[in-house]
Amino acid sequence: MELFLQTVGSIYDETRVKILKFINQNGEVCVCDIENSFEMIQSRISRHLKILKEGGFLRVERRGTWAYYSVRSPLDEFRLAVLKELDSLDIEIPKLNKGCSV
Amino acid sequence: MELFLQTVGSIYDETRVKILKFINQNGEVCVCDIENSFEMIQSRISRHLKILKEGGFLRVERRGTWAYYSVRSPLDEFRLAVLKELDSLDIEIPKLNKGCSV
DNA sequence: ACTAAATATCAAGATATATTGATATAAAAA
DNA sequence: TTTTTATATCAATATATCTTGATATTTAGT
Repeated sequence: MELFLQTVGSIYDETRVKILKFINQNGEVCVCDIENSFEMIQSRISRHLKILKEGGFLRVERRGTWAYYSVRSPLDEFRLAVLKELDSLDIEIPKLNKGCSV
Repeated sequence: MELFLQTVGSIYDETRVKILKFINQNGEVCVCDIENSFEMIQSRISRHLKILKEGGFLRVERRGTWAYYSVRSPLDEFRLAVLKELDSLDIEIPKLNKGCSV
């Protein structure tokens, strides 16, 4: 139950829905890319990414100073259904706008 | 987006998850049955049923003084996936305990 | 019309979650 | 070792949601 609620809670937020759809569409991105694409402050992005990761949707890989987030794989049936639903929704997500200075 | 969040929000609560699973297992039940099975006060049950209905999972049919809730049909793919996931979860739900005085 | 039963709604307080700005951590470069 | 860049975490405030108890509504029976 607790895990289910954590999963569901992770997608019960407009910002997170957009971020998840964004990453699902663009593939692996680093935090500053998201920060730049969404024009949100870094702490806010970081928090939401953590929640999506703990919700089982995302994984991180650190390379150097950067943290690269991508959709976890393989995904179970339920989370796949969520992504499929998100894909079908008419949600405006920003264009990928690379943001890191290197 | 708004509709999606409403759907997701409706299952982002332990009580509602249990009620939804309960109705999905037992079929059509009236409010007082739920009230009696869950041993919760009526206003609380009523509120959660409303949220699940507005989340697109349940429908009501009034017959006399009674309100009978059941899983809406047909359900779209996403909500079906939710029910399937709930079904697979090891969640304790109470036994059906008929509660109306008639 | 009056009463009773079933259900829905409302108001108030309690709890959880989101946002922001500040600070901490961690890795790379100078 | 100091500085810089990227990211994470924390504290405070704002906002949303849940629970309860009281009240309103609806229908049936007398």
